[in-house]
Amino acid sequence: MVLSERKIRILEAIINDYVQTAEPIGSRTIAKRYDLGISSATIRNEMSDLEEMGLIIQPYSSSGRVPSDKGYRLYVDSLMRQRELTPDEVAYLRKIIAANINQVDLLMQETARAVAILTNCATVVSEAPERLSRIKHVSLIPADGKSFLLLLVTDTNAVKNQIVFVDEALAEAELSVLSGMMNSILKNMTLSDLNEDIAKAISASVNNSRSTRDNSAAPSKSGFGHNGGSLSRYDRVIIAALNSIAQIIRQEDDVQVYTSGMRNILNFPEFSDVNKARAMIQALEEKDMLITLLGGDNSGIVQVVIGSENHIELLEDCSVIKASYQVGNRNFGSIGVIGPKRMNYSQGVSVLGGILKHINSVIEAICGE
Amino acid sequence: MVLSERKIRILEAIINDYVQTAEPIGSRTIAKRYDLGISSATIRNEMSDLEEMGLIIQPYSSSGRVPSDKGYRLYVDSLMRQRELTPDEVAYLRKIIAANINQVDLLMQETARAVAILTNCATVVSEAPERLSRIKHVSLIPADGKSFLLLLVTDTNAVKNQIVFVDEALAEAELSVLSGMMNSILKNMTLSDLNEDIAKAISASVNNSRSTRDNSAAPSKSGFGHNGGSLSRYDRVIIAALNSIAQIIRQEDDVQVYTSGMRNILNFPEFSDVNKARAMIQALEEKDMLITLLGGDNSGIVQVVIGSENHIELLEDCSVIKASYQVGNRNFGSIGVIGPKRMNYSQGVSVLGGILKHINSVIEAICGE
DNA sequence: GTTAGCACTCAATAAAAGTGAGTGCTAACA
DNA sequence: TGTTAGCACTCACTTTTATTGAGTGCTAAC
Repeated sequence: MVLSERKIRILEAIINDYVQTAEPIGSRTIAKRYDLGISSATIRNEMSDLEEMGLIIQPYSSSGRVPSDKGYRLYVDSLMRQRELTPDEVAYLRKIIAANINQVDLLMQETARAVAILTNCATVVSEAPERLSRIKHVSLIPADGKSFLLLLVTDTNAVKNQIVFVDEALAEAELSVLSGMMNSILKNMTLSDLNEDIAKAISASVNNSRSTRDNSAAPSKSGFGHNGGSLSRYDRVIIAALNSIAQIIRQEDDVQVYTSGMRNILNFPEFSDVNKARAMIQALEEKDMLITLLGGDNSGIVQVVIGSENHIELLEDCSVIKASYQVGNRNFGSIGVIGPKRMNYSQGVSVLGGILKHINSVIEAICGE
Repeated sequence: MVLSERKIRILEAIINDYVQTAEPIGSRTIAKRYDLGISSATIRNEMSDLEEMGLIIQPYSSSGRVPSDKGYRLYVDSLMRQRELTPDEVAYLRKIIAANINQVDLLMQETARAVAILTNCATVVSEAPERLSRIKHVSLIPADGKSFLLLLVTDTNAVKNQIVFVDEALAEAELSVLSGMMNSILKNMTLSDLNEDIAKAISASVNNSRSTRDNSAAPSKSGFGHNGGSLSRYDRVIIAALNSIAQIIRQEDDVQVYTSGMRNILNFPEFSDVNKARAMIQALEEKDMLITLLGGDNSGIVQVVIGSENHIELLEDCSVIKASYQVGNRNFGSIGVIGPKRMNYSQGVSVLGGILKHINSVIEAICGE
């Protein structure tokens, strides 16, 4: 059966109205509300065809029609008009971005919050798992007692810290020197390369380079030169630090996920059933699920996932609009807008597209890439 | 009217049953379920008295009774039995704490999650606003272009970072020296003392101390000694850095708040009305509100706030059990269990008390205080 | 002071009736 | 052949009415 222009118009009308009212749309409503120049009876015939094609669904006999997943898909792929952001929206987004320009984490959280407000949906942001890609800086900072604080800064300016316990107390000066050594060696390394073999190799290389670096690093500080057993001591510290770094990597849970606008979900009548609402809230609280949801193909464009296209049962009645904060070929994280299948796709796509456009320029400015 | 032993027993029975069933409790139910040795008619008379005293309420004429806020208060303050944690609960909590021993942030988040699971309520943790109390370490780390990363470590090992933009590019060695200078001066300072006047004083003191420190700090590093215009350049960097630190303080929003177990809320029949549920979710998403909620008297003991005792309208039907992660007289943050007024206070108090006991020892171990 | 008995209240549930938006089908029309 | 008016039918939703039952307050007797 051929999808005539008229059928498309009718499908569009159904989706438009359904997005607004959440009620099944009947032929008479369309005849009245849209000036298609045909009677309700004709529309009825066309609707019958659209249903046969699987684009709309009748929830029960003699009810109006509701778009099917396939119908939404057709709409999103071919029918949906590109919506421009309103000046208000642009101004609002720019304000949020400008206010959080120096902190990527906060930037992502706050933009997600802004998107939730603009779209009236829930939003989720996740840091990309590959976020800790290169070591920019390592610091060992004295803590009280037999421990120090390991600081790890990545090239995206993400900061991770961990307490490392050692056998003996270390003086600040000692740690300072060790910091310098580790810093120059680990700099620009890819964290995921730091497997055990390489850790050993580094430890060895540190030992070798010690003699050549000794004279340049704080030669006159106390407690360093005259400590005979210091060699293996430092080795132990270095190994402990490297282990901690490795541990940070292994902690894949380390990917932070932030959620905003959950309350919006409860405004949609499709979630006025508490069980539905609970399923949704539960899904939004499960980190792993959200990471799966936001993952997948991250080609940097805005994607729409409709209904059961995402393979998460709890979210089969939801659609997701997602995109990744991408600069060059680096993935900083992902953002997703989650709402009922009836959500305003056009607005969601344009808001997400708009925010990425602005944010990309901001991230580029920060990282100078 | 005197609150006889028998009245207390009846009140207790009502609260017990109501906590379990969420249904108003009638005299006949109590007579049957509790062996008080009196008939339902007598219980009815006593209940009438209890209502007169404001301890219980009749939702509508001829319905059973429900505890009032005052009734809960009496129960919590005087009647409630101290419940010991079960071995399972202790083991579970210990596991969570042990797994997150090195990161205070994560520790708080994960224990909150654990508490949510154990109590079937929502939980909230907030870092204490006074968390950034003393500077332990400041680092200026090179970033790309005309910017550097300001790293701030506090004595609780919290790490804050911010990009600072400056006029000219700075070499790593220069920043390293500046780091050292700032480090020794700012060390142990209270951030809240860092108002503008003091910032200026510090800047001056840095300028003064430059000449006396020159010989001890990396004397042979390149690009430092022979740079004639360096004085005011560094001053500008220092001022920028101090401004950034001040900015971090001003950002009171910087207090992170994490929420867990929202889904549990929807299991309570009192929230099966979507409007109630929405109010709750909304409250749980509003950072400021949660901070207010967890704030107040933080004397380190477990506190119970019943119904409208918290002055947040959205949460007037909820109770909160809260406590702060306190070590010595330092406040690391707060944790709160939020549920319906009908929540299991006894369990909540014991779980929170238990977790604080274990966590306190852990935090003490980390900070050596 | 305690209790059995009784009339009364009122939410909650169930059954019945009515409403209305919507359909499919048929026959007439351009 | 496509379009339309007309009509009978469907079915969720709303309203109405009746029924049930847990619970109360009051009174009189123990």
